[in-house]
Amino acid sequence: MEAALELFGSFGYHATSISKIAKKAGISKGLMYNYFESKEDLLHAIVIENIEEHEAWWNDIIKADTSPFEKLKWIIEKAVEMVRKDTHHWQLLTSLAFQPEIMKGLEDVLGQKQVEVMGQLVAIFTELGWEDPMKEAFFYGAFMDGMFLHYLQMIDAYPLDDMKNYLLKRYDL
Amino acid sequence: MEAALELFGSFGYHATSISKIAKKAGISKGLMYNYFESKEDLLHAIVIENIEEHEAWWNDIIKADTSPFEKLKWIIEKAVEMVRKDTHHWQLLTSLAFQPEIMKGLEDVLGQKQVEVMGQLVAIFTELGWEDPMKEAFFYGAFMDGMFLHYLQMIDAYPLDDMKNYLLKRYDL
Amino acid sequence: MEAALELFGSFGYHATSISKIAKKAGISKGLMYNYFESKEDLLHAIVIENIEEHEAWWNDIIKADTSPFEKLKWIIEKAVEMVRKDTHHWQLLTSLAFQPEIMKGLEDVLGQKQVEVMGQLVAIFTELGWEDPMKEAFFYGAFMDGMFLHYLQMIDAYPLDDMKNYLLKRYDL
Amino acid sequence: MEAALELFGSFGYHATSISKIAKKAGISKGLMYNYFESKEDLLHAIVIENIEEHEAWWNDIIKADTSPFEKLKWIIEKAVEMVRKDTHHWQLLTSLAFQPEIMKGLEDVLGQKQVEVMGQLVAIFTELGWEDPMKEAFFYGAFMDGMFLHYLQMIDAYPLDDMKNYLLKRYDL
DNA sequence: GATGAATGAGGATTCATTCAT
DNA sequence: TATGAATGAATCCTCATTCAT
Repeated sequence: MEAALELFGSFGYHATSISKIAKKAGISKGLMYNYFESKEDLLHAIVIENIEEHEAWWNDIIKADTSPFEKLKWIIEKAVEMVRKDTHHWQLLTSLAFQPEIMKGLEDVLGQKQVEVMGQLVAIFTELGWEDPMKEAFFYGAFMDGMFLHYLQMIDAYPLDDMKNYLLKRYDL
Repeated sequence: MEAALELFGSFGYHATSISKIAKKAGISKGLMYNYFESKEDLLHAIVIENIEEHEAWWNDIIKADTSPFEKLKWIIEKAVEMVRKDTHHWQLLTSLAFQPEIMKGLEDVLGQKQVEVMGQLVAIFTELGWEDPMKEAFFYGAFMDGMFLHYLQMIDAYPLDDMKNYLLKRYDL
Repeated sequence: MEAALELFGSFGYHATSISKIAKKAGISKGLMYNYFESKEDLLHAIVIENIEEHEAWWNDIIKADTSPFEKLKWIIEKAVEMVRKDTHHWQLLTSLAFQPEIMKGLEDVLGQKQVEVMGQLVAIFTELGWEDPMKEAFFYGAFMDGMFLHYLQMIDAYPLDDMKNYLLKRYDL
Repeated sequence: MEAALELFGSFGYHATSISKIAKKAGISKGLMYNYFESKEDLLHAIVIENIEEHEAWWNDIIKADTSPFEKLKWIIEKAVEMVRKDTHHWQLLTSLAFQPEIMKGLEDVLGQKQVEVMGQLVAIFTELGWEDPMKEAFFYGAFMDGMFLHYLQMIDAYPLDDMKNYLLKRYDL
């Protein structure tokens, strides 16, 4: 899964062959099929694992007994930390964004997760006193993903911390 | 090129075969090779054509004899109009963002263009009196691309005009 | 189709690879897929072609304006002639007899054909005055197929004409 | 062997994998190789076991101290009983009839057995006073195998007892 | 005796590309 | 300019078989 994620992220799902994954993982081609039913199944496993990982810290924050200010700050810091760590995963998800056929079977999970997160963001912005919390949530999401998109393409050339600080300042954090 | 763009955008470069493109375009597979050296060449032609198209209106605006306020407003309006029209093109570019091998040979053109645009944006924000115009250009870029990314995934469900208005308000336009 | 029939008949459907078929046919592996959607599709095409060929002469006889004696004699002579000529086809059908998954999609056609033929045989035996024409049709079918089965396994060592004559004598032909 | 016979009979030798056999037998894939050298060896063991089983009752009958009438009746009754019981075995043998490579190494045993049985049948028909006992043996064999072939394909829809009675009547049994 | 992880050859299928017409 | 038959490399996947435990 590690090898596959790296290759999927760097070259895309379709451009990565099972052969290359196996070689990188140091196993035989056939062995992959002892653990995953298909290439698609491997992809799904990777995506799900990562979703769960993110869900974990997200829920920790949401359920934490702190102010919405604290929560939002925490979320932003953590998200930036994560994108720095899970580079390949974000690249993979982005390049897959417009290929629903490949994600078939995950759409439901992903969609539901998205709705959930959005709701929790709206709740936070409501608590923070924003006039139109829904719109602010959309703004937050757009900026966050755009920032990540650019970071993933430029990496060290991107002023990620500056951008993060912009957000923190916006919310007086 | 039209047929290819639509398919590349909807299903991705690798998942789209020359056969399907030819069928959609109503020509034979062989004929494509009279006009394009390869599948990759076709992709490059599509990308370049679109870049030039965008360069055209962008330059028109930049060179126009108006205030930076007017220019920025114009750029934002036009960009939003374009993403609405050229859906497939943006989808294609996004899904290709992390597949450098396919874009080999275009990287230079794209990179140079990006630098140019960035410089012109910085100039505008400087004229507008922003304290850190570079940072603002990055912010603008991140929000714009993030907004487009979400719009392309949700289309009608996305409050694109609200987001656009957010930007306009930010710059007092 | 010719090459495939010969190999399918001699070695069985599963033991015959597309590679071997292509080599025998003197074409590339890929070309087969210009004409048939899959290996299974190729098999079906072969089976259907043969069914239609047999249906042709069978219907000619059934509709002919002759006595039931003449018809039955004709059928027996023709069937024996056919098994001698279409050796591989009969081998193929026999080896596939117990693998319904492979024949999926043909079962209906084959089943219906079988019912039809059976009905026409019963009609003939009725006209010939047999007490239990249904039972006689079953007898006829069993003997015919058993005879063919043995012929296909022993070929020249099998007294096919003797067996045919046995049948002709049974019906006073 | 039991599990393998069932699967081989139902789906064919090639379409049945060692994995499926092991799962059905409730053992590991590896364990099979402690008892059989290969998949082919397993098949051979199954076929040989069954041949020996049939040889047993066949020899009992042949050596029995009764009239040829009694013997033939006994043989017919027993054979019909066997096909009803050993459905999978007959299906397997039939589907393998035209795949000599798989049966390599068994051809001799099977061929010899066939010659032996044929000789004993001829002896019986000679004793029964048939003019051409050889031809009658071929007739008997063809009808018997054809009848079984049809029975195995139609099972309950086939009038097996009627067909058996036909034979019994033919020999005044 | 028993397991199942691991292998790798081989199979069906796809597809960019070529080329005779 | 246009076709589409033909190719063959590459892809995903299966499976008999081995072997350390």
